[in-house]
Amino acid sequence: MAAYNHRLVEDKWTEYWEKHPINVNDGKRPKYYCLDMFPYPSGNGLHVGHWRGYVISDVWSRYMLMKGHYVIHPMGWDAFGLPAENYAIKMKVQPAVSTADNIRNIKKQIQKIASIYDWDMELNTTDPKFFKWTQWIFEKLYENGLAYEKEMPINWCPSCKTGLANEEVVDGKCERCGAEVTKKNLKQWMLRITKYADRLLDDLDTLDWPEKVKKMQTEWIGRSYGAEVDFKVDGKTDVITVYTTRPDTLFGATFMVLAPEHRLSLSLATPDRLAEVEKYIADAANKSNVDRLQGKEKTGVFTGSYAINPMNGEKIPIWLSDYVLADYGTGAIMCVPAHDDRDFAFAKKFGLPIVQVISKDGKADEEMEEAYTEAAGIMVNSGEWNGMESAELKVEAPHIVEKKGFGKAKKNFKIRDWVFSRQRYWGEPIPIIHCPKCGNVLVPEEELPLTLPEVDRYEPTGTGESPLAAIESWVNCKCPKCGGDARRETNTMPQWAGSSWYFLRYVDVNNDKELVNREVADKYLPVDMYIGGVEHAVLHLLYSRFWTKFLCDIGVIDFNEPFKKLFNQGMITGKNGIKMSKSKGNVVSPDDLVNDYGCDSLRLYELFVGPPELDSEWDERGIDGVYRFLCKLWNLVQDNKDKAVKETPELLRVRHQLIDTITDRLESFSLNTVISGFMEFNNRLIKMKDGVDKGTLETFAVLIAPFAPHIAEEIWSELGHKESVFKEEWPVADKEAMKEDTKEIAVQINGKVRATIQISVSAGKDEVLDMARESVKEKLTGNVVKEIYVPGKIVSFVMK
RNA sequence: GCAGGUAUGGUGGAAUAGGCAGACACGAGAGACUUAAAAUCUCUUGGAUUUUUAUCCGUGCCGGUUCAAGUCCGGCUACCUGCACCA
Repeated sequence: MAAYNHRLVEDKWTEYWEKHPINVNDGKRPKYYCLDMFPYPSGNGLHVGHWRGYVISDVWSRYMLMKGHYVIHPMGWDAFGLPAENYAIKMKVQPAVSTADNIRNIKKQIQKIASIYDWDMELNTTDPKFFKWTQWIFEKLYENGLAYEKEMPINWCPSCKTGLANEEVVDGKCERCGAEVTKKNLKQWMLRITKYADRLLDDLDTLDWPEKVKKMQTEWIGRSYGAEVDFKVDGKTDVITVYTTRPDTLFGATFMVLAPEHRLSLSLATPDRLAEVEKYIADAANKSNVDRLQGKEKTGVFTGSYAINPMNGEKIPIWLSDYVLADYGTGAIMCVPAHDDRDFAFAKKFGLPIVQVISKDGKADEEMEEAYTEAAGIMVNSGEWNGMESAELKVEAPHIVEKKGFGKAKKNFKIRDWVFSRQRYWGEPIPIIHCPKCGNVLVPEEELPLTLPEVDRYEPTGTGESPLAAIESWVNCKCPKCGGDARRETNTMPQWAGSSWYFLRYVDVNNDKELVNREVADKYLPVDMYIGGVEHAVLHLLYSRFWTKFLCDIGVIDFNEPFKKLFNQGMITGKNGIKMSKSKGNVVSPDDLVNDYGCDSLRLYELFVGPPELDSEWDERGIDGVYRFLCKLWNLVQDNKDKAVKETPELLRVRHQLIDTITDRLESFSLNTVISGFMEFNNRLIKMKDGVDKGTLETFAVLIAPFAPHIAEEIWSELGHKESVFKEEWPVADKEAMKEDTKEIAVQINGKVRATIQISVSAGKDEVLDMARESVKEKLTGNVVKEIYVPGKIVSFVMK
């Protein structure tokens, strides 16, 4: 008997599948779109962690295939952007060259996974045929008033030398390189994602996504309801509008704080306070984001001016402090120290009055130790509102304020518009022409794609200008409107542009007339299952949802959510949970493992290593276990294939239990226990004294096919089949055939197991209790006060 | 600070819906085969006491509900992730 030779078997079936594709669109099967988050083609190649997500999505795709679907399972390359460009700079080559090289290498590595990718659909975001449509979408956004130019202080990474979106700043640092982000005043292209904030939030409810991701997006969008309230400045005509979510606490507003950047902050300073105020404003401007966030101790300065509390007419001092954000709400707040922790800390530090307006029992406390921040209690010290329920008042107050004429109900969002310009070379050029006469003019659609010029120097300049600005021959052009001299926009799009819509393109990848044909889109989109890491929870996944909604609004597609179901696989880490990286020297390459153990073994081990949604440490030795399992399975088939073993009720029972177990665990995405299930049943079958029948072996081959496709095909063909095992339908367990005649149950006395008994499944309660009593009769010495029988589970005696 | 997650043998991890904790695998130990080793096969493998038999303890910690708790409830601790002055 020949031992299992994975190289021979795997080579054979790789070749077979090339000639006989198993996933073909016959136009009859319903579609199922299972998508991987496409990789950026890094120069480092794949490690075993990258394999995991791809294996999971391929298992799921093959399962869907066997369940009768035509599976759309494409792969492509997210090749624009900083990582690709930084790599090119390091290697001192053109990004176009290094990117093409990297794609070639990574594609080879990915093909070793043996996924059923349809390479006819392959796409690449840096391909002009692709990014023509990325630019086209920008033009549509512009035409619809959703892309606009604005000069403002934006997040600037001094190391990457480019502006960043809010979403790309993590803990005040650049998401890419970790450098501390500063502010820089730049004229930027912005996308009005805030206009979609409500829909982006509300539609989360319709998605089958991990709660964690929905929650992260919810918090990122950060909707709150409250009111804008006008405060007159005492002795002046100025009015300061504040945003508050707690207008019910208006009577407790004892001072007011403006962001140092507020337009009135300097003019409010009285002559005696001017020098100090000027200094405070200047200092705040010089503080970096990180400094401003880390300063736990509140700082501030009194302007010398007062505002009038519109509810009670009292004069309250106006302060400046950098704990108030200039770009949220109105950049000014009313402060209710009794009911807000931050205001409380500020009031304590600067000796400002604290007036309680909500109390638990309707009586104000003598002195407050800390702010009472809950919105439940009885109003006190609040004039006409005294005695009201604060929770109810909180809802009413915006409308009361509105009626009284000094405010209005208002909702606010934390999300900011998307900073869309990058001062880098390796991205899609923004298709805008700046004409001195006509202003901003779009590059005419027929001139798209607007390609990048070939350049000698593409390093970032750091001046806030893209390297493209130095290419005079490219920058200088004619205005499409008036024909006069004009200049091209020299900023490029961020890395996220291409990935915000690529999933729409796979199904119509060669269309040069449209982004995607509407009929094709209606038939094959949207994505049914999207698999990738959780790191894109707010970035890519939010941007994609935004663009999908927009494209739906303008009629390109007919659905407004791109990904129905989302699965985030956990990371594979090195020892002690340390992220695999070249610099840590703990990267495990799949290539050697495939060579030594085979693709099937590595696929199984990627799943067996732990629950797919959790991070798992890679333990090199564990792969021996799955390899042994495959060898044992192989031997089982070799031992039995020519024996013509009779199909017994016992074998039939095992077979259907196997179908049931595997299907159940697969459906619930418990892929690690699917593998252990295979091992368990394999061990059971090996122990069958009279051998295993052909039908059971066939079932085993069919069930394991999505996981270990090569050996499954080989076994299937050894059992005498001419066609691929993937032509088989996924089997359904026969619940009747699965049933056991007898069952072992435990007998407990006072909660401790004292015996186990074999009962007939059909046995009645009295019969079982008799058997149970008999089995523990020596121990059942006391007074039995209670007898419990949970059918098919357990017998429990309570003895006194 | 706020929100979410996790905690089970030497290790990775199992355990529908409260019903025999430790499946499956790694590692370790013993044995068979072998001149020998590797591979393979068989057995053992949570801890303690015990000759056998058996008993007790055991799922981060403290308490509760229940005939019965890894699982439910209340209160903690540690680690991980996300957000972090958003008024």
